[in-house]
Amino acid sequence: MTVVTRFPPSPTGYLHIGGARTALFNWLYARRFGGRFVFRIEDTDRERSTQAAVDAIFEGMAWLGLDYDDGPYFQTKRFDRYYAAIEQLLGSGKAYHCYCSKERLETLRNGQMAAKEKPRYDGLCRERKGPAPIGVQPVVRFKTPQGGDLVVADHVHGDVIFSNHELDDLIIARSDGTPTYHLTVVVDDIDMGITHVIRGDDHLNNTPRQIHILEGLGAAHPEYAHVPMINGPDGKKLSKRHGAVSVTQYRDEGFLPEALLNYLARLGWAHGDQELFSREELIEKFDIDAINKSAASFNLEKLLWVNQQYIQTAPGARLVTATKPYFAALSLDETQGPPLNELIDAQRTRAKTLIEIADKSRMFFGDGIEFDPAAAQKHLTADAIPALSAVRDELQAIEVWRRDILHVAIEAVAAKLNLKLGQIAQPLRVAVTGGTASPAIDITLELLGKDRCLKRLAAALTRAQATT
RNA sequence: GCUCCCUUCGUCUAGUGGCCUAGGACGUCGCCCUCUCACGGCGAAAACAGGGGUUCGAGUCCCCUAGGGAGCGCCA
Repeated sequence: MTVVTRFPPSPTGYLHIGGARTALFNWLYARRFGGRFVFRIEDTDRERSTQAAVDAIFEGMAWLGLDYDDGPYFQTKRFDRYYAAIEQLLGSGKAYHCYCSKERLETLRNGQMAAKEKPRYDGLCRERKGPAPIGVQPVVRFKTPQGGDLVVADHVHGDVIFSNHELDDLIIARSDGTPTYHLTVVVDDIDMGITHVIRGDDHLNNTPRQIHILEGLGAAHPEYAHVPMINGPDGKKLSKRHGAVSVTQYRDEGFLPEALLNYLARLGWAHGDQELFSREELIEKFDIDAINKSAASFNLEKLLWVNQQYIQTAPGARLVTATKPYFAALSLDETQGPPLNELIDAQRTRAKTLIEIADKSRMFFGDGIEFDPAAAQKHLTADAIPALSAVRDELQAIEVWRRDILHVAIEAVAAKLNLKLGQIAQPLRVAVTGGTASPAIDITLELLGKDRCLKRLAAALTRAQATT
């Protein structure tokens, strides 16, 4: 049997972290078994669905590289199918028209709540005989079996038993005839040949009703895996107050999609002690039977670490392409600085995000220099003048501007002045970068280029002299 | 309120009755490396929600309690 999974977001907002993980799990499972991954947009709620949200979801999926084999389907384009299913259910006596007014339903509910009972439809119209009331547009309700239990065999939770009498006759078509959620999912899953429904466990309670409809339609039901929710860092439901919840926001903040995916995969799922997985490894090792039952809290610190790991190990070319936009965003013109691949290579061990790579590289661009006051006060002093000018003289004479040669030259100056390397390197670093933190000094000099180094050294010396 | 689900270090998790004096990772702290910042290496503190059972033996099985979550819409 070919595995067919799906991701059916409703376009009422951006693609968020939780949705992305469910999509990932479905995608992985389909990929693992060489099956199909179906993408479907559940846009039957015309009030809340927007084109902007549809676009945002596509954008997020594309950025994450979660490609689909089938779709995108839009439920709003499948109404004929839903009408047919409703007719089928009505025709076979598995559904009925209900003429109860919203007011009656409201009072019914209130009464039940007051009596500390579970609010549910009492089935008044289920047994209704005689002619239909005039002037009332009925809804269609599904006839839920009244006795017995229904067992959901879930890959994550095991067998979950529901008593049918806890369930009521739910509405599958509104009074304007349009289908409701439970009907549309079921019909779509049947039509699209879905074999595995992997979704958030907030749907676990909905599953028995959907299975009943599925059976009412004469279809076999898929397998289920209800995955736990992702909470905010405080263990509460993830929301905007926790910071970034939309996937594209992580892109904007300098995360690599493969890192986000890796992090998300490890929320609610593990493969022994392994933390880092390539996309291929994820596909090979992911299993719905290994998904955890309990909700996980989103932890930015760990995501940052995972991102850092990916930044450290990404192929050079990949990292350059991924980082370019962030340089541009800081108005750092790559033609006015060192070769990007070398610069990025020098910075990759000291950044947790792509933004940091660009941000920490500002000093490699442009001719001017700004000295950090504290750094200058500490290192660009009268005492540093002999070392700085000695280095300047040494550097001036260098023809081949290369890190190994520069390294030797600086060591030679240190030896000559009887100073430790640090006593030369640190003032020099402040002189050419303006600050106290940068890649190794020889690499920094090489990337900066001779011309820029000499100019900045001159500026630094001027400043040092001014303190005397 | 009713029904269902969940509960191992601060966080993500390993763990499927003896291999657990509970392992790994992030974070934290300390040490080492070191020209700065990082990377890296080594080490430390840190958890089986509580109570009853079952068993020779329970983090692992059962029950109860507590806490958390979800569902109960002419939303999805």
